[in-house]
Amino acid sequence: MWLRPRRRERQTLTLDRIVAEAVALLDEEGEARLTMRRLAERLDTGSTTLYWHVKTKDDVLDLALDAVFGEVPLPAPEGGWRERAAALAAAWRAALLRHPWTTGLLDRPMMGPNALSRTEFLYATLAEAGFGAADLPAAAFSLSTYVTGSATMQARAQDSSGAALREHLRAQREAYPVLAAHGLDHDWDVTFARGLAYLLDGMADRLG
Amino acid sequence: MWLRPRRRERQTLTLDRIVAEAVALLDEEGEARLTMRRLAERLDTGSTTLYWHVKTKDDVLDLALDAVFGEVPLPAPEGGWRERAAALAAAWRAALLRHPWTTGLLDRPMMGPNALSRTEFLYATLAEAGFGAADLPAAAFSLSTYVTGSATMQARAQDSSGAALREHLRAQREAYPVLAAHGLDHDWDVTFARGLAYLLDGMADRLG
DNA sequence: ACGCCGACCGGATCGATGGTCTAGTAATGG
DNA sequence: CCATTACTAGACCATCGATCCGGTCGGCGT
Repeated sequence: MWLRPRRRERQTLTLDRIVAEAVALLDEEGEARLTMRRLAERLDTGSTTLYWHVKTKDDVLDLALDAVFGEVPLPAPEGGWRERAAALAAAWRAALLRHPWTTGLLDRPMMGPNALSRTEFLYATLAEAGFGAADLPAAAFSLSTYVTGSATMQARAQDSSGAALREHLRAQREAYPVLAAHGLDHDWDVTFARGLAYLLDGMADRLG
Repeated sequence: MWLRPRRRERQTLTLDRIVAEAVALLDEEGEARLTMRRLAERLDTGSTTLYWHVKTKDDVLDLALDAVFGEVPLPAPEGGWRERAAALAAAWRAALLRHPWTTGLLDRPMMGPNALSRTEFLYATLAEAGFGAADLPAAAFSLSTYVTGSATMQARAQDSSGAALREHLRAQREAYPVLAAHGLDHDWDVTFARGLAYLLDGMADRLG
């Protein structure tokens, strides 16, 4: 009777709480350590309960990924198209790097509302800039590809495996001389900005 | 005696056979269905045997990924840097798209010999083209990022989830008007080539 | 006031998986 | 002929995603 466990104070478990906790868990321990049991434990509930709110574990990952996209602010609509595109790219990249586990989830359809609204903003910005139907997909696509691809490479280079790669490359420097000489020590922010400038320059050329 | 199972004709299991079979299995059924047991079964052996040749399942994936990189031919050293870079990018992309499961593995250190030699070729080509120390990492990095990122997006768009995304986008066309109008029907090869041209144009500008 | 229904929760459990322990067997070199 | 090395496999373990089934709680209609 009195021993019966205190009634759980109905802090009803919501999908939002689950997603927020999943993001926190992923930030702290990475994708490999996200299990439904561990997630449930952190939420002080049973693992099976999660399945009432969510159909599969993949749902949790999809939701967590889109939650990160929600952290990307849409740039103010003032300024030129180039500034806006660059600002969106920078913000997008920052969000991905803030949650490095996202780069492992980019190989899945990004059709959450936050992802789609950012993509729509990019398309709209470029369309307004004057890219016609023939160039719009290529322009938008190359920019988003560049952001996600570069974040993936940087995240990988900066975790523990990156150090191993650098060491291995230094040991094999005569097999890969140019790579070892120039690919090891560079500022990621600078490199990203420069590559983005290549891309935007080429796009600006196209606009004439 | 005679019932005793025929002595296995010692087609000794080699690492190469394991990797080749892993690639075949991944091609046919995708990453999710690659398990050590299934792989062993296809090789007509026990799952534990694989662990003599390989330390973990991740090793198998790393080896399979690098095997695909090995399919990328190094372009002939004749012609300008731009032709060579474009040829390498096209061949790299083709190999990734030929094995769509690779895009799910790009978030891991690509430090296999095949991957490194292709990267070295890219660096050497761009260094010879005249990119100095300040530009080399950005140039090589943006190109490889573009190849891997675009292959990822295309592979995702072309599997079953891609159709769902298109349908969802069409249903929500008033929420994402520009995206729905221009992002749905385009030729991937053309789009890739055009985005690559943006990038190469911008890089050529830099060379002056 | 009552009963009931749907939202919500969880213990026990299932099948599958990655990986290890241990015990082998085939071939090779001395 | 033996011993060492290369290689194979059965039994087994912990863990995971997911499901079954039986609950508990709050609010609504009557």
